[in-house]
Amino acid sequence: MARTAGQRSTQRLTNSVRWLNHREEAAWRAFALAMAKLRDTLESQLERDADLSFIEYHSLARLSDEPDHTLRMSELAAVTNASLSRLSHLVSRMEARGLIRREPDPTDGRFTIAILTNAGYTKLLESAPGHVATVRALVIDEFSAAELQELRGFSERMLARIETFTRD
Amino acid sequence: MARTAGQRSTQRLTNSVRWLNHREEAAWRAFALAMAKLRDTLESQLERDADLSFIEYHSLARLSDEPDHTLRMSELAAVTNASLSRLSHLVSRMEARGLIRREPDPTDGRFTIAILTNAGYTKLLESAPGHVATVRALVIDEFSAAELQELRGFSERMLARIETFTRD
DNA sequence: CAAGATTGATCTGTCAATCTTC
DNA sequence: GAAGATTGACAGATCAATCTTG
Repeated sequence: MARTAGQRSTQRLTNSVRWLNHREEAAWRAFALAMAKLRDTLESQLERDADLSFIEYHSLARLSDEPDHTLRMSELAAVTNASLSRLSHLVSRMEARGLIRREPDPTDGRFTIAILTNAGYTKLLESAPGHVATVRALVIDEFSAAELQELRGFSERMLARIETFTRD
Repeated sequence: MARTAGQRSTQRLTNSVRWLNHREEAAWRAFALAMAKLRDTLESQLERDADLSFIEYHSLARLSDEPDHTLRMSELAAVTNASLSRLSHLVSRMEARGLIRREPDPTDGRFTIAILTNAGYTKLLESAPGHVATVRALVIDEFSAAELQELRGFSERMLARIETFTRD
């Protein structure tokens, strides 16, 4: 359903906009900047030390979480927060590198199963220490246990709102 | 300077890795997911309602912060957290759309000045309400003033660590 | 025909030159 | 020659088909 310029789902019908006050704006800018730089820094560390992007690393990691090192493509897409199309291209490349392979699901041919290869598992084991050390250095080690629980709580509250927002 | 596979700047010399415990892992996963979804949601809202990417919106916004609606390319790159190369490509596209234009700095020809056009300013005024409403809906309105200050504090502490980490 | 998955075209970002001005 | 900026080639992501299986 097309939307004309004046009809924005997120805009009130009145023309009164609740702008951010100074404190809100400062908090938002700091948080937005931290998110961007955190992502960039984790990406560079993985790319430099392991020749993996963040999502490639997490594809290996999420597969390794499974007892049989296996997930359907659509499940892997869900847990890595990627579109199926993006994941399909990405797994094609990782398949060419021998890190993941694919097979049709024997129980239902509509599904494709992504399987962590031995080489892929080895790659994960090699790159995990450097990645975890970076996550510690940038985030975890900065905070007390209580603060980390707060950060988790904040994150979950935002996730709940994103869920609601995206549903509409 | 090339780095061999075994030498990772972020890995200790011992082979003891401080893995994340369950709480740390849960906090990190929630936070990482919230960051990814927040970014995706803000990107889609802007793309859908204003035909702007997050960084395109912020290029307009940061230029509009200046009294003369002007910044050097390198300054704009810094405040939008983009590489100069990325920004150069991006501004070329926005220039073609008439939202920004460029001129050599008359005081020193090595610099290029990016200038917000009237059309670019209008575009920003049109898209700001929807974007701000989304930031409110997803983040700001979820938290009390005190919690927002905490979130800001957390973000600034992470930024300080990122700064130190990236410096090395 | 619906859901899962893939594909190809297009767009954007990155990296490594290259160009320009001082 | 160094800093700012641009460029072009390539890698990766998105979007809209398309294909396949049940």
